[in-house]
Amino acid sequence: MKYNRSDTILKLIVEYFIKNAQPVGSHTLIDEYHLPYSSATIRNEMYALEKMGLIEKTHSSSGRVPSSKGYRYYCEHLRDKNVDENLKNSLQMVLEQKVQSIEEVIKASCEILSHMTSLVSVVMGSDDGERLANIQLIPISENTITAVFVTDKGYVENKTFIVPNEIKTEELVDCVKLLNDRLKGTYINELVTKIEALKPVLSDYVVSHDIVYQALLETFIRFAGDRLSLYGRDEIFKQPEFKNDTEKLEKMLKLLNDQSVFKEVDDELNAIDEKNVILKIGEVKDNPDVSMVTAKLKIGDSESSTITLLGPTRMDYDRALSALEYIAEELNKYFKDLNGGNNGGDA
Amino acid sequence: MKYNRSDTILKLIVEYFIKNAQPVGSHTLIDEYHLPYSSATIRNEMYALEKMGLIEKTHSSSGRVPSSKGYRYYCEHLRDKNVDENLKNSLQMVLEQKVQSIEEVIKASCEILSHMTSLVSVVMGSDDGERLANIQLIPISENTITAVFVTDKGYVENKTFIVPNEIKTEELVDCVKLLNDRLKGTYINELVTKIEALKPVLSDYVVSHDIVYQALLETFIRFAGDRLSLYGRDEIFKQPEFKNDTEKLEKMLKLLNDQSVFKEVDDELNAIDEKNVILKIGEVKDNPDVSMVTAKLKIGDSESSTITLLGPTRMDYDRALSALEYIAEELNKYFKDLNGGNNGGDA
DNA sequence: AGTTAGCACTTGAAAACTATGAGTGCCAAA
DNA sequence: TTTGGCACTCATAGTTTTCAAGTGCTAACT
Repeated sequence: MKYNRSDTILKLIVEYFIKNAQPVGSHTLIDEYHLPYSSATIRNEMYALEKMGLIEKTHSSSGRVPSSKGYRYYCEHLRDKNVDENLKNSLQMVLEQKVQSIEEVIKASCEILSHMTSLVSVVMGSDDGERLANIQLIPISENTITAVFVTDKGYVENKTFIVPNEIKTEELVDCVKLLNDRLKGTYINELVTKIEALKPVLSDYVVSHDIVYQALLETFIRFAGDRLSLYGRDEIFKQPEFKNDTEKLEKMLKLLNDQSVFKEVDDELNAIDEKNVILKIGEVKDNPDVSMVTAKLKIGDSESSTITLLGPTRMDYDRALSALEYIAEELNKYFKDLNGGNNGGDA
Repeated sequence: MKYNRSDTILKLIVEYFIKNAQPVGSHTLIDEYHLPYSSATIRNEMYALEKMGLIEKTHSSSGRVPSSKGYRYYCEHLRDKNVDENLKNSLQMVLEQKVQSIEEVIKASCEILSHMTSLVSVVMGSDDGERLANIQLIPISENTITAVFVTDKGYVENKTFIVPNEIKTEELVDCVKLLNDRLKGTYINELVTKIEALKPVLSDYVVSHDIVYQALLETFIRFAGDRLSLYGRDEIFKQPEFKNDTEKLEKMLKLLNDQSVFKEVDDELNAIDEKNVILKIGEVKDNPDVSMVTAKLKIGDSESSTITLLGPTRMDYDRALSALEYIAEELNKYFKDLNGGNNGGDA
């Protein structure tokens, strides 16, 4: 594709800076890309680009650096959009494997994604509208019981309790039956209320009803909210901006454990239906050094999962966007196919 | 307790350096602690301590810094061993709570530990001699099934599979029964062999036996080994040695995810029975900047769990050791009491 | 014999200074 | 509209200087 001179120069500035992490001067640009213009001409164009807010100077006589706006313009109009063949091949190899769990497919895909882009991948599964699907109480020794809770999105939470008295197996079976009958299908944010109402009934079924009640209460109060899985965390250490600045590194690492970051983007994605990818450039929680690219992930019935690439503001947006879009699309196709086109509805 | 002059000086050097992260000179020592000796005397003593390998110089005219040997001598002979009252109170508050899961007790304890010492806490549960206790297959939508595996140490692993055909509930019940009958009690490192032998039997019970077989195989091949839980990871960022040096920070962060580090210490603890605490001073995976303190944790039947404090070589060993020993002892007492003194054997 | 005052010497860290070179903006000529 | 030329700017790297905090050693002191 052919761009006008101004766009060409912006494209090259962005690409040079992404590659070298160094402000770009008029002369450097000509040397590097053998442009058929004089440095003065480039300087005039740069001046114009700066006035438009697409590039900036770090100090009065420095070369130029792309601004957030510049990066965004680059992503929307100038990037090449080619998907790495290695990425395609690697992903296909993963997806061709016969029977696999969702967890393994996601893990393998993210590892490819991180490796190919040198960015951290984060998958978030939200608990929006999530319901309890099953409760199991499993005796694992004479006086320990592991409780397992499964939601309708396949999320599993477990706690192990030490119970002073020996509990009879039959009693346990009754208890599990009761809990499943009464609690299956309950929205997880309503669990605490539901279990409180169940308190009197419990005592009819279970001798040590008080312990069971307390245990369930504790579990439901702290039932995990949104879930994050990180992959390729160590890629951060490869980025020069974090390698030389512990402050920035610390901020970045703390972002990776902050559920709200991903939750917010997820909400944004759900609000605007036609949008499949969201770009945050130097505006992640007021952190000017970090950018992220997020795509929707449709696994089974669950609509609000996301997959995100996170890295320095000077990330390779072309690579990141192309790779992410490709993988998200392929995964969504893969999970849809496995579902046999049968969408179980949202009931 | 009264120490001889040489020991007193070593003790003060260690404590000053731990507090200030600055090499200690003869003059500083006198100023800080109002010692009744001249600087020349101190210098003579320091010279002797250096010859014994307990302290070192960073360059020919610098003050002294404790060596690994010096820290070890300090830990074994000179430290005060007083346990912070706040720590005691906080822990008691946690343990007094009525019904709690093991996970919550450990989490709360480690958070106290980390907060009080400014170090990272790591709890490892080893899979030594671990057996499968229970398998559940839970349908969560028309064509997804979540498999839940519980071991006799209360460890839970889960995978969600998308199955193309609708599976009948009764078939699933049969399958779960078969799997539990045949696999319960199997050592987890023998699961793969066991499931291979089970292949022909499966086809008699389940229509889609191939899928079930593949799914189980995949799960058992990657059945998680040792388990790590981290608490207070952000405490690292407070330590000046890591705050100013990204190299060291990176190495440290990578150690935190390296199971083998904790596995090795666990083996060491199990080899020598009378030892309850192991000190690694600047010798964690050849990393001179990191030290760790590890104690045995006895939860239920499981003997080989450990709790570790990890931080810079210049950590406050007195605080760390006192806190760790106290918490480990209290937790072991707590779990033993809850068990009613009834040790369920190793069957 | 152990302790101390005194002194010459060493060194890293910080401050002050000095290039250097990659960059800009602007103007006048092509 | 483009370009060569030029004066000016500023961060970075390198050098030098200064300084404070140390040491080791020796001779005198208790």
